[in-house]
Amino acid sequence: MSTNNFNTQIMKGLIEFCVLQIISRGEVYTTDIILELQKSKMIVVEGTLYPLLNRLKASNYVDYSWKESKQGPPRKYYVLTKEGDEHLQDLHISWVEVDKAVKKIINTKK
Amino acid sequence: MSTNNFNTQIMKGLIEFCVLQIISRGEVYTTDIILELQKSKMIVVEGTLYPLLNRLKASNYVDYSWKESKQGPPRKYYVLTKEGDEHLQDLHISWVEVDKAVKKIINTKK
DNA sequence: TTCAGTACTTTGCATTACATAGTACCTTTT
DNA sequence: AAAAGGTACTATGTAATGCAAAGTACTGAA
Repeated sequence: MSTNNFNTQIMKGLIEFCVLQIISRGEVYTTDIILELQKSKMIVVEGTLYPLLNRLKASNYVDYSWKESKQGPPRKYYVLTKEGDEHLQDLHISWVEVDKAVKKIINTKK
Repeated sequence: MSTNNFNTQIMKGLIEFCVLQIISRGEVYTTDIILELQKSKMIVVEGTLYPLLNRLKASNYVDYSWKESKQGPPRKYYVLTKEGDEHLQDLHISWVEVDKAVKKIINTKK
């Protein structure tokens, strides 16, 4: 679907922003994040999120600690690092700018 | 730069939407589009736009006609097709949804 | 004729969302 | 205790696309 394709494309990078935002609220593990994104109708699957979290960890934007689970294997609970927080603030500014840019183009009349 | 990277990523797909929007206002050629995008601080270069326009043409979303130029070689002037217009409306709806989703995530408190 | 400017094309690379398959650990069931 | 099922994470491959860079082609001026 064309709409689907647009969503796929527009999500690129944006997912990173949203994930960092969610982690900034407090310790979460992958499934928490997916559920939280779904609340906002952003469909993200494991195959996307796990590699993303690994990239964020490699970039030093997040850190994690293993925690026991009552059901199933232990989980990686993620928190934002100081660098991650700074990065998130940069992303927020960028998002606002992009949002403004798009609105300007939409609202320009013929 | 991280901001730059975000912009690069966030632009994906969104550029298509903005370009179609600009073409919908009336006949333009590539340089017109680039200048128009720059007005909204969306930096897009030829290496991005020419292939994109070719894809849009292949998808039957735009059509073009050659026109003489007073300075330099002839130009391809683009117009939206009926299908392109329908596609643009779909993209617009998708954009509004994504915009809402992101705002919801941003505004959710800890 | 040569050179500079403009317009478009082509090729290749990097990034990343996603599908898919696989590994590992835990609890429950038999 | 062994098997089965569920959960969490990892690894691999593909497709899409923004962009850089090099190339082609046309026009007009020096």
